[in-house]
Amino acid sequence: MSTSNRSAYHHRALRPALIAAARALLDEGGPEAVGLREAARRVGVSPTATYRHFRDKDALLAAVAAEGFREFGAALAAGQSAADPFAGMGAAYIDFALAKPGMFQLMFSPLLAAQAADPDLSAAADAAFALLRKRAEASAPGPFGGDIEATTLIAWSMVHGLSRLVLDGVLPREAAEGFKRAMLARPPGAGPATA
Amino acid sequence: MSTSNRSAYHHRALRPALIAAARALLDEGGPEAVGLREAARRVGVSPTATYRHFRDKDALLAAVAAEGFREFGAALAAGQSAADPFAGMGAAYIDFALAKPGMFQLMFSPLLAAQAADPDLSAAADAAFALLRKRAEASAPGPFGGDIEATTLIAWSMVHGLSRLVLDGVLPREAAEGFKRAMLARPPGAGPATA
DNA sequence: GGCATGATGTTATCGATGTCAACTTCGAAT
DNA sequence: ATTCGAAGTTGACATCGATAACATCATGCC
Repeated sequence: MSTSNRSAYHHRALRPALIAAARALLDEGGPEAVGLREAARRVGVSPTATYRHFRDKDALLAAVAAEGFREFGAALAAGQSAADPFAGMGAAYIDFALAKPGMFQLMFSPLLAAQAADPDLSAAADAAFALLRKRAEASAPGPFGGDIEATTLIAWSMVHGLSRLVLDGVLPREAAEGFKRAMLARPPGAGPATA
Repeated sequence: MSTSNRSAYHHRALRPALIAAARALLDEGGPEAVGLREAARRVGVSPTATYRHFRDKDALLAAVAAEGFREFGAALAAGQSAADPFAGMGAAYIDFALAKPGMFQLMFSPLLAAQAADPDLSAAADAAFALLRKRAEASAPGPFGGDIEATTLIAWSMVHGLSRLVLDGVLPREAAEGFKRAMLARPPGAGPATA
């Protein structure tokens, strides 16, 4: 009971508790719904207590996003072990976005680009992105031509674009299924389905 | 001087003026920087005057976004008249996003999906999206296979994903140039660059 | 032409948010 | 045991979106 016998004044694990609370808000109502005061309220602490652990609201969001990027990387790595590693990773990308829409939106929020100074966040993000590039490397020349750079760019753009279009409500969720099927129908190295 | 000899009490053109002000804010600081009060302040009117013309803040944003979608449609149509209409439209898509980042982000904000009840907004958005589909139709079977649905989905996802990755600061702006070049190198109907 | 009436703006206010400054409490090292 | 810094608290401020009640003007009707 190291967490429960706290002295009611000193929480002793406020930082992770705030991150968890912020994350719950994120899951419930998207990035807009995350608030410093509300997170503090849920943890049972005064609003300003948060400033002992985070410089400001954005720093809290950055911590949440860093967690997200770590899970994202794990999901991508897992998807890679499918029969078709290239399509498997793409499907994992899309599945992650649809399964954790709030987190995905936060992770790719322009707000987070401004938070690039946070080493924890950039490390987690870079690690996840490195997986994408590595996969493109291993699969190049892929279905889009020989250049590794181009393969990464195009494949990444495709899965990312589809994810966002669905999340933003432009395309229906079914579109994701059709997309994943199309990916599987065109294994890396295969030409266009001319027949 | 029909606009300047207003009676200082009745503005007589508040609605378009507020839209213009909101748009200026959007260009300056992105969607987050748009505020009802600030827009009213710039127009020289009291904050609550806005509620005579917009149900709430989201309605104002929807009006701005509708304008954006009309310009977006015009840009896409113009791009279509390039030597390669398919790649031309794709380039126009990306160029619009990079030229008007705040507007683009607003247009594809999940906030706007919730505002789908606005007929002006949905009409403008649908018109722009119809252009994409029509182009895919005219170019199918394109570089990705015969299905029109799939061609639309894949091409749209590609240009949209790249645009967002650049806007969100994940990819450098130069990536857009390389991307557009790759599009041109693979005209519709062409197979993969196996050589 | 004078006047009622509705559209358009205003003032006052509310609840909520992020943030700062000053104060309090507690745990641990000397 | 005392002290000292870390962790939380109270109180306050500026700002925001939104509502209610009031003021002003422009216009159509007689």
